[in-house]
Amino acid sequence: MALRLYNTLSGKIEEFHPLQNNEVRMYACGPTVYDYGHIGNFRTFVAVDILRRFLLQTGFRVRHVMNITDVDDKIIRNSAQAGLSVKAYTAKYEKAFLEDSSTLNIEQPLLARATDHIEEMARFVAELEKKGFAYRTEDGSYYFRIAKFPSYGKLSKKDFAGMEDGARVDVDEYEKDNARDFALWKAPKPGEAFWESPIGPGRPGWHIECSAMSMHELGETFDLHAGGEDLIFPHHENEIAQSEALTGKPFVHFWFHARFLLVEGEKMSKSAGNFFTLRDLALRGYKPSAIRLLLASVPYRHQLNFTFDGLKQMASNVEKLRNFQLRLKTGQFPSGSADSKLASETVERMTSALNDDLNTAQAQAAIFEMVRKANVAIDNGQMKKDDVAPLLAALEKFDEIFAVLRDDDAPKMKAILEWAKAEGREKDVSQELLESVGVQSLSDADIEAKIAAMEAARRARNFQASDAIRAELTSAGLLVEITKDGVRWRRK
RNA sequence: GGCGCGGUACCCAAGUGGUAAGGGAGAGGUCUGCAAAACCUUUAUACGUCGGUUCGAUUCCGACCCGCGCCUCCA
Repeated sequence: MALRLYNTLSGKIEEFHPLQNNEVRMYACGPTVYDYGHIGNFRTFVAVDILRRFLLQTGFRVRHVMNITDVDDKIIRNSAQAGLSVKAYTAKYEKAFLEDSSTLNIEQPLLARATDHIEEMARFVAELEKKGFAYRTEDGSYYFRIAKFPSYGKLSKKDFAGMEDGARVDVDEYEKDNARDFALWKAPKPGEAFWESPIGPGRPGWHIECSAMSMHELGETFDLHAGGEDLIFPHHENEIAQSEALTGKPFVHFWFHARFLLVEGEKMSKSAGNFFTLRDLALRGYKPSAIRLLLASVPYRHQLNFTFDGLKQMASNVEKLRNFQLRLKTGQFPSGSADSKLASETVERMTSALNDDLNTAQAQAAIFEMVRKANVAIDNGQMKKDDVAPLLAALEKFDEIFAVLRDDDAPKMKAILEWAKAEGREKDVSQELLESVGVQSLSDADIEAKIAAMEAARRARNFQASDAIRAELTSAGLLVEITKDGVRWRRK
């Protein structure tokens, strides 16, 4: 069965096949590094990560490039205000973005920084001018002439045929031939940062960087281009226009767009007070694994309502999966096999759910059903030794996509705690975060020693002593379970 | 105004032309020295409202109400 994906360009779900051999060449619009990434940004990046991971799991090789926009109007403005160079200003937020991505177990694509490719962008613009698709204005800026590109609007399904010229001309863009013409290259205004180039001093327009860098890394026509839904217009529409004007070839086969999320049922905005960065949530004590699972739990084309209640639910889900994995790994089971089909059927269900336009909700339903059935088998003594490995493998298969099983929340939260201290944000640190991090102060050896003491007390039927040790470990953030196979523990 | 998406139980959320996945939460129970974990039972005569097509619609069509997105370099 092949992967079926919604393609914004055709407006339909289509079978996805790479253009060349077995390699998928994909480009994802990355962050503009002028501030910390918020939870909406990361919904998109997690969606792309899931796509990437599933393509890999399916057996494709993936060449995945993502841009870092480290020059734009906002950056120039903010860095000037901060009294920093553009480079120094963006470096901080680029680093934060990469850290946050890794906190969410987002696999890192090949990165392409806009400021490392200024030369190519200038050449791109010069070439467009030569072909008559671009014109220079008096101040030295360059614009794309959309009247020369008849299929303009094909991605966003907009009809510009009857568009009035100059209907809404911005004050500082009075030189454009048509209000819809967009900037390819911006001449510097006094005091602004700029780059020297063959087409004169200035800085690239926003859209040109993605066209120039994606074609540079992936070729003139490649498989898939991803981003948030807001980028459909104008950003991706403009990329298509520039790129296809330059090459005369189709730019991208599949356009993949992730839907925006809501926060507590409302559009996220700073003024509504529901604007959260990833770090804000961590400071409140929410674990990265729960955040990732929530972001991944609703299929990417659906609006996701991001709530704190949902976050708590997802934390329970993560616990349930990790508990189950631990139960399988530590349990003693009689030899033989009782049920050879549960694991394989689950894998099949997950795969076909993901093949169906990445239906992550159904994939999760499949794994939870497996967990319940297997738990029943364990409870009833029906679980056999040979059934364990396939079930663990099915969990791993799930985790190759969702990446929430590994118990690595505590060190990540510790890093965020340290960041908060360095940034003077101690007042935002919650009790929950401190507790999560507190587990770190106990080494495995410490814990094992305490567990041993607890077991000894239990054998002596000194329950008061054993309960005291257990209470201590529990309050340090451990899950401690007494089972017939002995005491089992893990960090929560 | 133009184009597009969605409204499913207490909450989150799949899905189908023939009568509703999964998770969380609540209640009761099993197990247990007590816990924890796990499991069982239970919680939508019903899928925004009103019409239509159909033997039959939550699923198709139309209207309306509500939420959301793009049309302004916000993922």
